[in-house]
This record gives sequence, structure tokens and C-alpha cells, in this order.
Amino acid sequence: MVNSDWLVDSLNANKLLDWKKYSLRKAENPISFASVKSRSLSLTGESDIDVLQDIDSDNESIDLGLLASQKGNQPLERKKPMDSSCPGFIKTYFEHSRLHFLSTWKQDLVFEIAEKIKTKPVPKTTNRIVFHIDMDCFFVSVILRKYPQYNDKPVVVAHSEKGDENSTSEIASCNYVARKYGITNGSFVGRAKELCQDLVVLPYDFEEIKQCTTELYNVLYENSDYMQAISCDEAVIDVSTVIKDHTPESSLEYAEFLRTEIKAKTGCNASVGIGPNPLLARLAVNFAKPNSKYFLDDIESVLDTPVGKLPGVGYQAKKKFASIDIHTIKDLQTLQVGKLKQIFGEKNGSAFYNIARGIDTRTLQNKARQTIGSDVNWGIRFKTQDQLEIFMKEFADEVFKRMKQAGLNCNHLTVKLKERDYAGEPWKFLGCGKCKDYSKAVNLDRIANSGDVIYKNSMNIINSFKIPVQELRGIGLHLKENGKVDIKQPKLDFTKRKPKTKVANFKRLKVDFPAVEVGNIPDYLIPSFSQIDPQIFKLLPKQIQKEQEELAKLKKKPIKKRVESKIAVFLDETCVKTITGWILEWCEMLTDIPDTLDMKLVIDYLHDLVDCSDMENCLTILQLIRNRLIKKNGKGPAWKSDTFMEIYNSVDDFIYSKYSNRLRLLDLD
DNA sequence: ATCCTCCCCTAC
DNA sequence: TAAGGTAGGGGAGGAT
Ligand SMILES: Nc1ccn([C@H]2C[C@H](O)[C@@H](COP(=O)(O)OP(=O)(O)OP(=O)(O)O)O2)c(=O)n1
Ligand SMILES: [Mg+2]
Ligand SMILES: [Mg+2]
Repeated sequence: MVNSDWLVDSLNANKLLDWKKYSLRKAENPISFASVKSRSLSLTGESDIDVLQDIDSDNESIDLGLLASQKGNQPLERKKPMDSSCPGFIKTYFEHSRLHFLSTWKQDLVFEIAEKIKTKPVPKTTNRIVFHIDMDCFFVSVILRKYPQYNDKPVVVAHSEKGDENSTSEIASCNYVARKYGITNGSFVGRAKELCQDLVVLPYDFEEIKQCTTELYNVLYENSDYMQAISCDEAVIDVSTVIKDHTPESSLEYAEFLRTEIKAKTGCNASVGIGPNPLLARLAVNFAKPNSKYFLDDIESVLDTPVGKLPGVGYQAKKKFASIDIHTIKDLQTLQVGKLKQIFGEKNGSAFYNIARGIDTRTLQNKARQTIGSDVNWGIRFKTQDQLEIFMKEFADEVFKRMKQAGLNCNHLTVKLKERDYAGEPWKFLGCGKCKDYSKAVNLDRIANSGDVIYKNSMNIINSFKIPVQELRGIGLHLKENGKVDIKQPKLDFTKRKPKTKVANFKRLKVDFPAVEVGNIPDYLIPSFSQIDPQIFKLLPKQIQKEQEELAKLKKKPIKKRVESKIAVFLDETCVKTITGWILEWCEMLTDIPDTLDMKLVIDYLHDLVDCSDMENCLTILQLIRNRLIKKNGKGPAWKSDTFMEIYNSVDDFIYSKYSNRLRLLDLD
């Protein structure tokens, strides 16, 4: 029941358009799929957009961003809207984002069911009876319990309190009365108000919703053989043995029993689709709604169903089908596999082929998540780099927090960016509008062990795109475990490069830590001194040798810390400080051109800092080295300045190779 | 051929 | 005012 209006809107003018013009434009310039590739979609005639954009860049953008800066006009001023340039934005944003709740709830449910279900036997895969249960207009049903006077009114749930005519607030859920007016989940309040003057807009009640979900899930879990969590208002259950007699009547009767239970526990209506597999059960629930049940054991009985109703057929696929004159399941059945694959690709092609025939062999599963990430594509407005950095610090901390919570040890970071691709303000209040999308990933070379590691790497990636901060409209941070990457020795000491460490070892980290074989702590976990190449060790200045031996004794402690936190701690500031100390002592002790191996160690270390995006420390150390090797007045032995320049140039080259940025000597001041 | 990176699409 | 998130599947096209 998802509506794609906003997507179309955002791809278009990104402006607050008069609704009538809006509808006209849509009617006159239908989207043509055939000619364009999705990346460069220009959906309507350019001239229209330009004209309309001009109209409101005059009256709207002035209106929106009014700051309370003028001193004289306190009563009249409008507050600056809370956007990403305000510290603390992230928190408020996620507290109010229904889609954030939807996603996190889903993850929680999948996790909970996955744990609980281990005690139940895995059902057979033949002769199944599968129920797909979905609450009717869930968010609305929940809030209507508090407002029974609106039961028979057209009702939606949205943030818009006043529900005024040009509200760009999105409707999370609308009841079936409202649907008669053409309102759908995902439409905008303003538009919905136009379609229906009497529309009642009610607020979210996330607490109550969560409560209902718990009740729903309890009923389903207790009364089924097996279960797959789908969302906060939806689940699939296997009832093949619960229902003894595999007749439609028995199934329907059992469905009615579940619906009654759910109604009793939640006060809300559930609908049930019944089928021999999850696909047909899913299709059946469409026919069951609202407030009923439907038995569907053969796709042939619903061949008139529009292809758009099929799972996996969304906005884009629907357009593709329309463009080749395929409208119903029956139409779809006429297409050969080859044709489908040609249009939708290998996998999707054969998926659609099977769906059209009601074929679905999937079993019910609650798969553990593999990635964790977050996106903010609303309210992203920066004027300065500082604002961006403050935001990113909060964002990185948030994502790191979630990573810990999820129990993942991620070593791979993806940053997603949206860059404004229109003039002025977008159509939706603080929306991202039509954007160019970018993403870039890095291997962290270590498990992300602090918000700071994520922050630094993110900033490097963001900066490498060279998008003016004012143009940013969306930011995403995503983490995963990249088992294919060789986990290198944390290279923050003067250690010889460690040969590749096997993935298997890395994987054990989170499950069975620290039970690693060989009777040793795995060496990729510890900046280990025992593994320093003895030859290199000998070459180190005496002072350093001694310190290393001392430090080696301390090294066992961090392990405990890791066990507790379940997160590997590879580096911390004290570690960097210690090594910086060694380097500086070494600088001061020099009496002649340094040993090449010592040079290499120092340079490697600085490269490592660059590698883990710790530019700050890298530059600081460079600066400290320079201060020790080059006098302010420029005098001093040539070999000293040569030594510094060799280090400096090497680091500069390395940074350039990685980020296409040149250091300037000025940066060190 | 197969893999990798940067996307795009879908569902709720 | 308004809160357009998130995870997984998969494809295009270049690298290997
Ligand atoms: N674009 C959307 C779609 C859904 N939801 C939320 C609100 C819905 O109530 C809930 C469940 O989604 P459904 O697709 O099941 O839709 P409803 O339950 O609202 O209606 P239906 O009776 O069609 O299931 O998810 C949302 O916030 N935004
Ligand atoms: Mg529902
Ligand atoms: Mg649902």
C-alpha cells in the first residue's frame, strides 16, 4: 500500500506547486519510460518546470527560511526551522521519523522471532498452509482507539497537526473511508485535503503502535507452527500442522479465529490471506482487505490482477510493464522467460516469470542482518563546513551506537550523498527534492571501534566529492563486515607488516571471542611486540627498544576490555601519543642522516595514520617533526631539512594518491 | 567468466 | 511547518 507520489514530485519541479497546475501537468505530460534511463530522468517538459519554479522561488523561499535575526520585530518573526545545521538535529529527527520506527521495529522483530523460533521444528516444504496476516490501516486503527468518534470518518495519520491545504506532510496511513477519495498511504496531507475536505488528521502514537505489534505477534506466534516477521503490522505463518484438515473451510475458520483473537487483544482489524505458499498468501491478503480473509490456492483464479499488485513490482517495473502493454497477471503469463530477462535482468526476469505462475518455494525465515546503516534525506541544509562537521560527528556516533547495539563488527564503510539538482527550495518542506546520488566505500583496515573512526573516514569521503556544503540534501552512513578484506595488523607501532590474516579468524571475533586457537591472542588484535621482526627490532634506537619491552607487558590488558564490549579496540589516543613520543625522541637524537629503516618506519607509521583517516594526528606529528628538524630562521644542517622533506613529500604523495588532495606546508602552521 | 563498485529498486 | 528510513536483492559496466 505504498504510494509513489512523492517520488514523482521530487523528480519534478521540487516546488510548491498549485495543486491544479500540478494535476494538469501530470495529465498532459505523462511519464515516458521508454526514452529515458532512470539516472537522468527528466519526467516532464522542461519549460513547464522552469516557469513554475520561477513562480514560487519568489514567494516561497523567502517565506520558509526566515531567521529571527532582526531585533525589533520579536512578535512577527518566524523561527528558523530545525534543520541539520542545528546541533541535536539527528536526535529529534529520528524521534519523529515514522520510517525510522518502521525499520527499526522490523529489525527488532526479525531478531526476536529468529531467537524464539529456534525451539520450534522447521516445517516441511510440501503441502503447506501459509497465512499472511496484515493489520488494516494500522497506524490509523491504533490511534482511532483513542478517538472512536472518528471511526466512520475519513482519517489519516500524519505529523501535520492543522492539516492545512498546503501541508507537505506525508500520510503514513489512511483508513478505508479516506481511500474512497483517492487518498493512499504516502500521499501528502495538502493534496489529501483537496480530495476530501472533511479529512481528519490524527497524530502518531508510536508507543501504542508498538504495544499493538507485541500483542499481534504474541497471538501469531502462539498459534502457528512457524513464523516470519515482515513488519510491525504484518507476519507470515505456517499453520500446516495446526490445521488438521486441509480444506479451505478449515483454513478460513482458523483465520477467523486468529482475527478474533487479534481484535480482542488490540482492538484493531487484521486481514488474513491464505495460500499454499507465501506468494499466494501475500496476494490473497489484498483480496481479504479490509477486515476479512481470503483463500487462494491457484493463481489462475486471479489472472485479472494488475501486475502492479505483485510483490517486487514497484514504481519502475510498473512503468516498464505499461510501456510494453502488460497490465494483468494474464498478460504477464504470455511473456517468455527470455523476454522478461531481457527487460528486467537475469534474476528479476525469472522471478517475475515464476510469480506470474504462482510458483514460490521460499521457506519462512528470519535472517540475521548483515549490514547496519542510516540515512538522513530530510532537513539536510548546511551553510558552513563547520555545521556539516558537527552534524557528521553526531551522525557517526549514532551509527556507531547502532553498530554496537546490533553486535556487528564492521570494517567497511559506505557513505551516500545527495546533491541538489534543482534551483531554490524543493517542493516538500525541508525535503531533499530531486538529487544526484553518489556513494563511495572504504575498507577501514580495522573494525570501526569508535564514532571518531567513522567520522574521520566519512569526512574524507565527503570532502573527496567536492560538493559545496550548501548543495548537500542527503547523507547516509552504512557499515558492514567485509570478510573478504584481509585484516591487517593494526599498524600503529613499529611493527613489521603482518602477513595476511585469514577471514575465518576474523569471523570468530564476534562469536567466540576471545577463544582463539594457537594458545595466543590473535595477533591482528594486538599491536604485538613479540611479532616485531627481530632484525628490525635491533635497528630501533635503544630507547625505543626499552619502551617497547615495557609496553609489551601492558599489552594484555586491553583484551579484557574487548571481551566486555564485544568490540575490538585497536587504537586509542594513548597509543598514538606513545608512538609520537618515540618519533620525536628519535628526531632529537639524530646526529646524521638517519638509518633508512628508521626512516621507513616513521614514514610507514604516518601512512598508516592517513590510512585510517587520522589526518589530524598525522599533520600534528609532521609539524612536530618539522619543528625539531628545521629551525625557525631556516638555518641548520642540510641533512635535517632533507630528512624532513623526505618524510613530508612521502606523506604528501600518499595522501594525494588516496584523496587527490595536496598538502600545503602552510597546513602545518 | 567472475568480481567489485556504485548505484537502483522494492517493501513496510 | 515537519521529521522522504533502512535492509536486501540485483544490475551495469569496468577491472581482473
Ligand atoms: N508509505 C507508508 C506505508 C506504510 N507506513 C506505515 C503505516 C502503516 O499503517 C503501516 C503498515 O503498512 P501497510 O502497508 O500494511 O498499510 P496499512 O496497514 O496502513 O493499510 P492496509 O490496510 O492496506 O494494510 O506502515 C508508512 O508509514 N508509510
Ligand atoms: Mg497493514
Ligand atoms: Mg503491512
